Amino acid sequence: MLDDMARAVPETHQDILAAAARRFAVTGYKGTSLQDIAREVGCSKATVLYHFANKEALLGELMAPAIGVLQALDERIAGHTGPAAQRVAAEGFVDLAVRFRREIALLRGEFPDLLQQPAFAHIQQISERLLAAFAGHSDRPAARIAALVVLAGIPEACAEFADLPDEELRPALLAVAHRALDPTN
Amino acid sequence: MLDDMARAVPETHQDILAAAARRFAVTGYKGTSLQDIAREVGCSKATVLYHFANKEALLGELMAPAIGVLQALDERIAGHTGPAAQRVAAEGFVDLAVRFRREIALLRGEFPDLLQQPAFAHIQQISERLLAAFAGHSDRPAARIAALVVLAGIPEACAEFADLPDEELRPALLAVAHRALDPTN
DNA sequence: GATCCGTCTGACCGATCGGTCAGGTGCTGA
DNA sequence: TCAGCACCTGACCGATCGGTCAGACGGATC
Repeated sequence: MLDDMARAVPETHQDILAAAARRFAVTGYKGTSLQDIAREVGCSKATVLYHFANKEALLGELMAPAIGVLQALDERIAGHTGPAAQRVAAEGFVDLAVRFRREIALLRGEFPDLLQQPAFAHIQQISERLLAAFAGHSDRPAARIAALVVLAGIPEACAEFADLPDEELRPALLAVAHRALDPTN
Repeated sequence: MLDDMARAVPETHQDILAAAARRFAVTGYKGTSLQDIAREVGCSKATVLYHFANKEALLGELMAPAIGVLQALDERIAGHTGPAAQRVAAEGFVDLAVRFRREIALLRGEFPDLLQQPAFAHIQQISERLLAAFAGHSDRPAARIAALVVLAGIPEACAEFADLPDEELRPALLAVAHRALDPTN
C-alpha cells in the first residue's frame, strides 16, 4: 500500500506538529519554547528545527488548513452585500470557528501580535471584511460594535467549549450571532 | 500650595506608569520589556526597578483601579439571582469595560496567561461568576455560550473603539448584550 | 563642613530564547 | 564494501530578558 510509504516519511514531523499544537494550546505561541516542544516529543530541539525552518514555519503549517478555509469564506462573502452577506458571513464564520476551535484555542490572545507579522497580514484584511459583512456593510457605530462583539466573542466561546459536540455548539453560536446582529438596523 | 509637595514626590513614578501603559497597549505586557519602558520615559531600566519592585508590580499598580471596580461589581451581583442578576451584570460590566477600556486594551490577549498567575487568581473566579450571571444562572450550554460570547466580545469591542465617546459606546454595547442574552431562555 | 537620604545610573548576573553547525548513526543502493 | 543520504544530536552562538548592586549626585539637616 502507498499508505506505508506515505506514513514512513513524516512520522516525527507529525509528532512534532501534534506536540506543538498541544503545547501552544496550553501556554500559547510565544509562551512555548522550542525546548518545550522537543521535550514533549521526546527529541532534541535541533530535531524540531531540522523538520521546520523555524518556529514561525511550525505555526504556519499548523494553521494552514484553517487559513485556507478562512480565505474561501472571504471570497464567498465577497459575492454578497447587505443582509445576504451578513447571513453568509455568520454561518460561514460559525462553521469555521467550530471546526477549527483547536487551532483557535492555541492562538488565544496572540492574534494581536501575530497579525502584525507580514506572514499573517492578509488575515487582518479578511477580518476587516468579515466585520463589515457582520455589520451589514453599515457604517453606524452601533452596527460595527455589535459586529465586533460577535467577531471576537465567537472564537473565544469556541476555544472555551472545546469538548462540547459540534451539533450542540454550532446552532447555539449561530443563534446568538443572529440575535446580536439582527435587530441592529 | 500642597500641589507642589504632592507633585514633587511621585513625578517619575507617574511618568513610568504612564509610559508603561502606553507601551503595554501597543506591544502587550509580555511583549514589552523594562528597557522599552525606560526608553519611553527617558531614564534607565534600573530607575524603573527603583520605583517598582518588579515588572508585575508595575502591572498591578496600573490595573488596581479597574480591579477594585470589578470586585465591587462582583459583590453587587452576588445580591441578585436569575434575570435580575443578568441585568445588573450586563449594565455593570458594560460600564466597567467602557470606563477602563484603556486598561483592557493593554491586556489584550494576555488574559489567559495572566489569570494563571496567583496574583490574579481571584479574577478568574469573578469572571466565572460574571459568566453565570450573564447566563441567568442557567446550566444550559446555549445560555452559557451566549454569555461567553458577550463576556469576551465586549472587552474586545471596547479596546477596538477606544476613541469613540462613552455616550455612544455604552448604549450600543448594552443593546447588543441584551439582544444576545435576552431571548436565550 | 559633615552627614544623611532620596533618586538615579552603568555594569553586571544567570537564565532563556530562537537558531546554527559539525558530526554521529543507520539504512540503502551500487 | 563503500558512498550517499535522511535523520538526529550535543555543543555552541548572539541576543534579550528580568533583576541586582555598588556607587554617583544633589539637596536638606544639623
